[in-house]
Amino acid sequence: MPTLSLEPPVTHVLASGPDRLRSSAKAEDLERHSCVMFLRYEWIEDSLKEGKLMPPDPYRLIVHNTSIEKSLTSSTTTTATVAVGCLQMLIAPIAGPQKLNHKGKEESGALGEVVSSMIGKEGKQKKGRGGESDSEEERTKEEDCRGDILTRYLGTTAPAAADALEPCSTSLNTHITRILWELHDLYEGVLDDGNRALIYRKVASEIDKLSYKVTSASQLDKMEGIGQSTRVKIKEILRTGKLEMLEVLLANPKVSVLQLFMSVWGIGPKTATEMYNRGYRTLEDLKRESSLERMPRLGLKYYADILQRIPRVEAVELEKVVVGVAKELYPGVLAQATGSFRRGKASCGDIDFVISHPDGNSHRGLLAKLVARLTDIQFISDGLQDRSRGPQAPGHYEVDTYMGLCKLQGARHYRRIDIKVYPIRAHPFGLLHFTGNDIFNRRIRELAKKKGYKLNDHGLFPTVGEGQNIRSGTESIPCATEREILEKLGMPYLEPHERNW
DNA sequence: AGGCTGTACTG
DNA sequence: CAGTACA
DNA sequence: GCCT
Repeated sequence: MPTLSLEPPVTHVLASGPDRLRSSAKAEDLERHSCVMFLRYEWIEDSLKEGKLMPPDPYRLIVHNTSIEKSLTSSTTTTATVAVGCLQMLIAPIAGPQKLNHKGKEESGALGEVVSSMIGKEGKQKKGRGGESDSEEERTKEEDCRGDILTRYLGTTAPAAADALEPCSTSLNTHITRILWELHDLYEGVLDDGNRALIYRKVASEIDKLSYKVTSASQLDKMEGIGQSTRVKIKEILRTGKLEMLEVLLANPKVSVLQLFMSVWGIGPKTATEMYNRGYRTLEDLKRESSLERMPRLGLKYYADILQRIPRVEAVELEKVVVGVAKELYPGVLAQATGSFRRGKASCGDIDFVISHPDGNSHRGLLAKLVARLTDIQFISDGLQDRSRGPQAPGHYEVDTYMGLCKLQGARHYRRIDIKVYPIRAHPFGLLHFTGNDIFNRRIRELAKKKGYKLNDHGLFPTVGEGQNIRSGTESIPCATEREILEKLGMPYLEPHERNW
């Protein structure tokens, strides 16, 4: 992998978020011992805007895991003073957008994103789910597609250089995991196989955690979740430093286009492929397509903003606005930001709110009023859901959802915001669900299933009946807190920051 | 061979 | 229903 | 692609 020199004349390393730096003992040392500062990219934006170098402390990225919030809000530290006369951005080689997508919604924040946005390329941000196959014709079976792609592209054309961006990882094994993470991204995206993506995610993250450098595949023998196929790939990586299959995939221009399209909010593998087949190749092309629905339209309209991560300091302000307005309208309301924000991340892809009211009644119609008020004060700009039919009361759950865009007064970027309103009995379940992360959720749901329950964001439902008639009861086991839910599952309580699985 | 978490909204 | 999204 |  490309090694990044942090020697002079490099003085500043800019990133959109610290998550890639977060296993950060080593990064902290780096900052202490070399004359390099790790800063949020807003530092340079502000510096350019002001025409002078801004003080670095409010923009610092190096934080201690145990005191993320404190570190980020503190502006009084005066640690390293560096030579700032020569502003040298650290720009790693970028071969194309597909090289930048090492980031999930919240695992992200690597340099690539920033660098790409600053040099005017289209950075990539992964979205939830996968991609369509890269095959020329549509197939009816996904299996066929994948098999086809893999055999068709394996060892055919010459690969392009695959210098992935992994500059600030503290992992000793990025020579391996860089490639596994790319496979994860591809399977979650273009290759449209979330289950396989999950395998690569798990293996990559396990290997990244190792405290030694892997030089032989046999060192991974006792690691769970590595099977024949992955082992063979790792051997090839160790032998040649690359993976032919990946090189070939990444060299395919269609892959890049599909990934670009899927980086738009509301465009998944099917739509991306459809647009590709219609001959579109750029985002500008897409804007001309009239058939696109509301979500991708807004995704395109706010494309650049949505790609930007939300620094924690800003998320704090966003939370103040929503919680403040909610309390103003409904005294006693329970309202808080959840998602990666609640898990203590130093930057978030979007901001999620879970709201309820202890009086057991006020949740009805709350969301409509709240959204109306937030729109009035010009906080909410666009709704990604059609609320014209008024608040829905889906089934007997009475959960109400809003997804949209918002902006702080005077802020630089529009931000993705989700608001969910629950009846009070479901509130702890909603909180648990929307705090995540997704892996954690899947694990506890799996556990619930094994114990004869179904867990979702409305409740914990005993499974009743047998054989063909197996189904879930309609009455949830009551739980007043997240702790109670986990206890019912036989799990110890985990603080939100301990749910970053 | 079949599971892999579970749900809501849109058109 | 298929597609996309949310954690 | 791994696990059962």
